[in-house]
Amino acid sequence: MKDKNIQPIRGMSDVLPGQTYLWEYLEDTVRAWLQSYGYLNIRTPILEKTDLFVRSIGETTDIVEKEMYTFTDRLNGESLTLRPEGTASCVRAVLQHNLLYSGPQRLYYTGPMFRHERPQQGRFRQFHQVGVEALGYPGPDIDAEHIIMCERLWNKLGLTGIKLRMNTLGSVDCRARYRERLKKYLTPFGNKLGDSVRNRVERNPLRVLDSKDPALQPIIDGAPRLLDDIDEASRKHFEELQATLRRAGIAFEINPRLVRGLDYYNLTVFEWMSDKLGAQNTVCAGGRYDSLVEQLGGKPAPACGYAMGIERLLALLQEGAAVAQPADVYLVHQGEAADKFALQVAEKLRDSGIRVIVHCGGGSFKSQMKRADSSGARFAVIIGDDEAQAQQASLKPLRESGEQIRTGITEIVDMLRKHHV
RNA sequence: GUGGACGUAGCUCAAUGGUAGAGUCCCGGAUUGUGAUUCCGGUUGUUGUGGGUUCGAAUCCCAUCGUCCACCCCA
Repeated sequence: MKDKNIQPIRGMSDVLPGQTYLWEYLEDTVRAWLQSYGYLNIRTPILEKTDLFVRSIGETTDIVEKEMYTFTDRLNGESLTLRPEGTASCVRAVLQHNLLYSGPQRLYYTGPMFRHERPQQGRFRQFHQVGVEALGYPGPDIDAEHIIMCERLWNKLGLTGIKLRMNTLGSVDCRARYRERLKKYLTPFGNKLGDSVRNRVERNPLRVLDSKDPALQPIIDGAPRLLDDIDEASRKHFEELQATLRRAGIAFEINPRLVRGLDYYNLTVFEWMSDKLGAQNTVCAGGRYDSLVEQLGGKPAPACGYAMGIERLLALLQEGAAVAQPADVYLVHQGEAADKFALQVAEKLRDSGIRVIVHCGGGSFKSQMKRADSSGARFAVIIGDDEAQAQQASLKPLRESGEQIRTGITEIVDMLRKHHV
């Protein structure tokens, strides 16, 4: 059964009803939270021209070098890629439709992303992100807004143990200068570094800084620090951000080695990490990308944003953070007249906002009652021929004590209302 | 991409190289129109797949697919 049937693709999983209520809870909470900060939803295609990601994320990043689902469109030979992240598409769409013409934009998106990595805890080939982007805002005030709003979300969701780490990469020029300096420093260590690391020194030296390889630690510790040689404007930006966060009572740690995996970042970068997730412990990360808009062909515009991993947030939700919402009423019916009447009753109950499952498929009262019970509904409404004859129904509580009562339909609606259904 | 652990009923798991089992779930019944508890009865498998060793393989070997965890990397 497992081999003969078609299996899902490795690292891509079905989310079943036993889990989806948690997803829906999270999605609802997140949407309300985003709206409370005035962010507007944007939806872009999942598939884009490969070049969009290569140009925005960076040719020498792991994502572009080995993790993208890229294929050729058979019909016209174009190279297409399933989006590995959302920022590039979002910026592309903003440029396409000149959204910045009418001023800065606060946007968000949610949906699946795709990276061809080996799956493990907290890492999937299809995973889901909520992304938040603010375009056209230059100052550290928006950086601070992003971080403060994250903290609010963790509180709303009841998540604990999530810590903030920040760094600044300086301006684009500053970052480029530092890159060369770092390269100069690292190159002499060539032999000590493995091939892969040496390659990285050549192509993307900043990535060496956040390596976990213990052998590299002494070398990394001795490396020049970007923070020590940052231009005045960048320093001021970072300091203002810190001051705002302190006023908001948000704890953070500055980690000079924090470098993000995507090339487009500059100035502020940050990362929220959990202590409960195993090796993949980043639940949310982002920063500023002031050059990306121009890089993708737009008029220069500052921007910053971040993304969080839905699966990782779900893994942190406390047991019982949300409960599945069963129907209020399971409607049991038997007999020709009862079957017809039951449908009318069900619609009437729904008119009053009551959630009703109508039993389908016939069967004895006993078997129908079993279904009623296992559906989780709080009440059974029972209609046999006797009730149908009298245009009545019987209401039986399934989760609490109380007698079964036979009465008219409007009375049943009233009684259900009294029970806060 | 590299490494380690693991694949037995829908689910959770047993079974020294000797007939593949339990719990749960599901279905039916316990005075004919009433659930979850209790009691009785019943169904459930190409032991992931393909080879090999053996008189005999769920068990040992090889390959393959998949899952999990870690490396790497990241949300």
